[in-house]
Amino acid sequence: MAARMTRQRTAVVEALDELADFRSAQQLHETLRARGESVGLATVYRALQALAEASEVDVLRAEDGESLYRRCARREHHHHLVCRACGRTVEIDGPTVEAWASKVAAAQGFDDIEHTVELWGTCADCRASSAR
Amino acid sequence: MAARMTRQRTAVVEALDELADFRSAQQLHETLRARGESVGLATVYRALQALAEASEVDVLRAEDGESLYRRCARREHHHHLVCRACGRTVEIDGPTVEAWASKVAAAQGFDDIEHTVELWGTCADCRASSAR
DNA sequence: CGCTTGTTGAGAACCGTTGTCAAAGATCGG
DNA sequence: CCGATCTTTGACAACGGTTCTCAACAAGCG
Ligand SMILES: [Mn+2]
Ligand SMILES: [Mn+2]
Ligand SMILES: [Zn+2]
Ligand SMILES: [Zn+2]
Repeated sequence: MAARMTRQRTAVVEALDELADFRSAQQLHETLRARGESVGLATVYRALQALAEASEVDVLRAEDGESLYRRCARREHHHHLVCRACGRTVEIDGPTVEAWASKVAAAQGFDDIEHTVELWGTCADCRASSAR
Repeated sequence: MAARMTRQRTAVVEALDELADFRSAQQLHETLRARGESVGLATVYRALQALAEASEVDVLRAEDGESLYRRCARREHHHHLVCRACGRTVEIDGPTVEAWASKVAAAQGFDDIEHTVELWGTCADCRASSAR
């Protein structure tokens, strides 16, 4: 039952630590391969799964359904502003929305309230390089 | 170029009108087949796509990535409070969040801003029948 | 070291969704 | 009505991200 420390798991965590953006499992797999730290794709998926389970990484769904992973600086509840084009991410604090969400849900008689709040856009850099 | 009125499209819209919960394309396809109003699965997908494109239906991603569709009463932009036990859905207006979202994203230099805001909870009925 | 048992990875399987393309049918001018 | 036009349909194949399979491999332990 004990989780074993392997070269592969270490590599995945280290790669995530160096990346600032949300990345897909496949992108991460390619990144690892590119730096010679080759890890099987299935293993990358399993490592990310485990990390997400342990709340060590945040997961969100791209518009096309692909899962994107990121090791955020903040461990507490927060949200994200993500660039659709390059994945650049800004962690967002939303006290306004937090209050709004629980208030609205309670007003409808709902309990155990959870919310999904994600912002998508095109970052300044990507806008500049595409507008040409 | 003109959109043609067909038996299939009518059937999909009518089925959606009678359903109160978010449903997947496959569920809808099965529902249609069950009532003898048989429509090809690809056609159901295309009809839902077109309806979503025209903002006639709302689309929601389930936890497992499957797309769920619903013909909401309100045609304008809004959000949802969904009971995770029974699927009961309440349409939510969020002027507070709308303002917050665009403000936050703009402050970070992002463009073409979109947002995902969904609330999940347990409705009063479901809480009553499970609390004991 | 040897053993035990969790881990790996190449490839197959899975599954929701989209593409293909010949047949069907909606629309319309005549 | 009729036929020409051109969109739509649907069975099936293809696609793409993710999960499964299972024999080979390697942590961790005494
Ligand atoms: Mn929040
Ligand atoms: Mn909104
Ligand atoms: Zn960008
Ligand atoms: Zn309920």
